[in-house]
Amino acid sequence: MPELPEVETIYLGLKEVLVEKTIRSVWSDWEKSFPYDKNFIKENVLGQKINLVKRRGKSLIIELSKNYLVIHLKMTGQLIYRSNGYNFGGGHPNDSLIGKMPDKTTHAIFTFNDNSKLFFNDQRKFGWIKIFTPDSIKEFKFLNQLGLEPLEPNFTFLNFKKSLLKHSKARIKAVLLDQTVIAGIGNIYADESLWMSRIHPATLVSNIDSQHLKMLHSSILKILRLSINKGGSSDRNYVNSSGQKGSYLEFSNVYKRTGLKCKRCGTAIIKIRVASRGTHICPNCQKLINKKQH
DNA sequence: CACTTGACCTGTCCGC
DNA sequence: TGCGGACAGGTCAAGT
Repeated sequence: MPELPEVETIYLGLKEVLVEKTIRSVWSDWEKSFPYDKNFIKENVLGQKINLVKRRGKSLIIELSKNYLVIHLKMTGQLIYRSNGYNFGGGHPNDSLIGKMPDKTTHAIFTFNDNSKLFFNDQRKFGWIKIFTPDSIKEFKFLNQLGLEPLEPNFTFLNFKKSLLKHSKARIKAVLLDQTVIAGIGNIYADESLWMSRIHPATLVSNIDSQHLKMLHSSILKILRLSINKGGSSDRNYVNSSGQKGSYLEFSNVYKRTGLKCKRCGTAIIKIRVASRGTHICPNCQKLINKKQH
């Protein structure tokens, strides 16, 4: 769902509209989405200006004049921005998926000094927006433990290999999904990059030769960049900060293509379970290598 | 240590 | 038509 390309797309949209705005009021109806405590919010959020918007892995970080907001959309979270003058509650002709804002999945609303609004929607209520001070954010374990950032210059093949080999006894798909190894890959892009590099997702890391590791590294980059160019994947309800869907899934090779032909060899794509996740593979292109251990 | 399961939630789909 | 259950998949905590 929102994985790196989707969060990157939201980030690119939000940074254009949020920076320099001041938070005038907030509303929430679900404590786990955004804290209720009025005094706490008044002291730590209201009246603060947005200095910077950043992305780290699948998280968004909003730097306020004093504090920080860290946002995780989990599976069904949305962040939708509406400028002043938008017909709140009345829908919008350019929306490809959502219309009325707020809708029944809206659990937090930020109103800015110019009357524009940011809506945090989350059908399944797994996502969250947390407030940190400059001190407390340094102790936020989740952020601290995130691994390599695929779009940063230090995502080199050598660093990639080094990080993976720390988990050489684990299955490659589980390692790709481990945010402390590489930050930002979820179920869609794990399946897609393993197909592109012809690696079976259940292969133990130690059984992948250097050539395939190299292909995996470049496949991850290619696929993440392609998806960002397509505005991400709208599997269920992902939309960008303007409420529009992404089109990557029109170009996907295995994800959600069970029963369809592999674009390389024509074999039917199958869905299996690896690392207790639904996993899509081409059974012909992605053969499980099972080296004898001795 | 790797790995699984359950929890957090709601909407959709499938079989009866 | 509706009802129960499986499933969707990001992360954490607890158990094997």
